[in-house]
Amino acid sequence: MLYFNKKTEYALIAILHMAKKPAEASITSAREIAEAYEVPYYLLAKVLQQLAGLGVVKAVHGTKGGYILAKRPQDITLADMLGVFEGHLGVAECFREEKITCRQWDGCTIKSPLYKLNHKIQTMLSQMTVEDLTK
Amino acid sequence: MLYFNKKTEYALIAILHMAKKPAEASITSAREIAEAYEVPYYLLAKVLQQLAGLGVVKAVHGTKGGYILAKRPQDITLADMLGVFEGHLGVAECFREEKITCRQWDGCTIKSPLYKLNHKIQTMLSQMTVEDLTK
DNA sequence: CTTATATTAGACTAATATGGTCTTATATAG
DNA sequence: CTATATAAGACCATATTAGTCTAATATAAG
Repeated sequence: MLYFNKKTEYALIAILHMAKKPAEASITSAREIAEAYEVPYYLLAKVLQQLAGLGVVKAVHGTKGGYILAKRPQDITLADMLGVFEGHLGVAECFREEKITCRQWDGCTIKSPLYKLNHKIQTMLSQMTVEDLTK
Repeated sequence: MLYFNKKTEYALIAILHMAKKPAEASITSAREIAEAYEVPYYLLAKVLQQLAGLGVVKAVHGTKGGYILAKRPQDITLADMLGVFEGHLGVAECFREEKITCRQWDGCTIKSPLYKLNHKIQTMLSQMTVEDLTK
């Protein structure tokens, strides 16, 4: 629990890599990143596709193609990233899923107090940006 | 990610249940809790065993046996609970495991910034007690 | 002493999530 | 036309999590 999965990590690594490049060399292929950090290529490709879908990077098709950062690092929050790669956030199922299957729901005594903790963590994650990670 | 597993939830439910009882009725069997909250009995039994091992509850063997809270709710932190039921805490493998197998370790760019986030979450969890959950 | 009922400890299975791979299709620079 | 890039989705291996069961031990009470 309380850990980022590999996709999230690879996404952060990729974005940081792109953010560091000078503007004139800004196009970056999945292969370049995969080799630089020993990230499994196919998996990274998936991650970048998802980032493209989110509008965080822009894809450039074809030979010499790759990706370009489409948002400024200070506009990408950790909460955004986690929201894509980890599914809905929330310390318990009842804060994540629309349809609740939890057998404890009715008489649950921890739902409400944990909601506060959950909110605190959420706030922390939505205030932390990729730019913060570079400092 | 960022969610408590079922064992942790069941542990919190169990402790809260015991904390609410008047002192003279303080002994509580695993079965009583399992039935009150529809928690799978065998799994809850395991959880209570672990709590006993941690010294949070004291086991009373035999007929009419059960468990008694051995620590005050204000002395049991969420970090304690998570430490038992979720293994080592940490948003990334490199904050959890002794032996690092991560391929990115050497050139990793996210290790250090995530360490700070990790520390913040840890602090939050070690400051929140079971007593806080009852309020 | 016997019995009923409780915890203890461990093996075990089932279900789910995660990490990783591969294939086919499409786009485009040269 | 060809080489090389992303796009999309199927697919598999493994690890983790949730849940179950059995045998052993402890003990209150008849």
